[in-house]
Amino acid sequence: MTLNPNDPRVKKTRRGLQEAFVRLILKQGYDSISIQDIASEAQAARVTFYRHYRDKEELLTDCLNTLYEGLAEKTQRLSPQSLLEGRSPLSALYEHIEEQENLYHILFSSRGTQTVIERMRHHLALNALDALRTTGRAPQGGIPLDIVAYHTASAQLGLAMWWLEHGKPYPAAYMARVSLWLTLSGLLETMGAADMTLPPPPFPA
Amino acid sequence: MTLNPNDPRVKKTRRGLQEAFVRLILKQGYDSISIQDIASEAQAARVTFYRHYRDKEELLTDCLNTLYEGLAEKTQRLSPQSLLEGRSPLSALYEHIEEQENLYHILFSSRGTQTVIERMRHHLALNALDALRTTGRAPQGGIPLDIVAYHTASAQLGLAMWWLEHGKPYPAAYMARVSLWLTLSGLLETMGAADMTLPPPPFPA
DNA sequence: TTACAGAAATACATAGTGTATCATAAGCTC
DNA sequence: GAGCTTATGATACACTATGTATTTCTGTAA
Repeated sequence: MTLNPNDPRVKKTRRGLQEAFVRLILKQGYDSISIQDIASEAQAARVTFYRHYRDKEELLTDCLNTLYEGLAEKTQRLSPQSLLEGRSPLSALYEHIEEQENLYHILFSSRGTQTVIERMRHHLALNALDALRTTGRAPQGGIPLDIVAYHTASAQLGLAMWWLEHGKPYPAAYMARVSLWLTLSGLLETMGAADMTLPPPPFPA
Repeated sequence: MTLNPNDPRVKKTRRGLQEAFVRLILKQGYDSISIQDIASEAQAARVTFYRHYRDKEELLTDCLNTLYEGLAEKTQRLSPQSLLEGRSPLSALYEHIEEQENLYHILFSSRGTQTVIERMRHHLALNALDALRTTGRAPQGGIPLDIVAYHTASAQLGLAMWWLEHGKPYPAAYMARVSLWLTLSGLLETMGAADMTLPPPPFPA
């Protein structure tokens, strides 16, 4: 028997399980959580869990997929106007991390399924490739573009992870601009376009 | 009763458990492994496992700590001579990944304890800070040095992870040199020292 | 060789997993 | 609103894994 995802009872149960799961992970860590724990926290029967998810891993994936879709949507909504105002896919990333801080803590911990992080990195790498192409040049020394793209994406994602895990020592908006600037200044050099210069972002008050 | 780590029987048992564990992780993944599985694979009694480790996690940490110490040692052995020959801490990293490929696959998967990855990133960040200081300049726009260091370290570590997880599409030595070059060219720009130029590494035959 | 420390064998209490069955209640259709 | 459908709750059960205790066996070192 397969459940109807549009049934309000199903939606309610799933939402309850997901939210309970996140609460428990933050409280006691992933590994020590049992299915019973999740069901109790969600005030549902243990059997109900198995109607919806095969195991804990599947529930986690469901949570993180939802998270990723939120980010993707936020990124998509960037208008040409907002780009001119200094916003970028990195702004969307940092804002989203602040909005969904709890989930990102989980995602960035060793418990976050690698697939979701991988998707984010890939997404950032594609953005980097775009930026590379707009320079209209080939990289110095024939360095393969995939290397440059993943070098860049790793720097961006890793910096965001570092920022969150170290208690957000700088404002999100500043981080987004610095990350972009560090990236672009490196890329311009890499692409033999050091003649184009960018002003570094001002340090916030 | 606490075990004597120098007793040859203890060493043999621990080595057996660690090696069995690695084999099993590569064969069936981390989560589905039971203590019994490990003990059987190591041809030991299940009770014996509990004499040495509290749980799977502790055994994994033991394996990965050993791995990290191997890397640290390899990095330390870099002589000024080898640095002049174009080797760097990044060369040590890429070589070590090739030598211990199986373990690194585990470490870089979502199962690798974040603490070990964190230590590697921190290690690379310290190296980056060194490089920043040798320029004798302050970063443009007053960008905080910790941001620059972690941006750099993330790029280096993330690129190495990408490389391994994508089937090592380029030689390790080339990756080490490209990673260093991408890093330095970005840093020189960041530090307002774009007048110093570095030749990009030649693409390998 | 003897004394000791670690490993093996066995047993057991406990907890978690995954499934089946049936009763109840929420939501949709007419 | 009556009746049908479908999800949930409650209970039970078989099975697997965990963690510890106890006793016996074996490798190591004085």
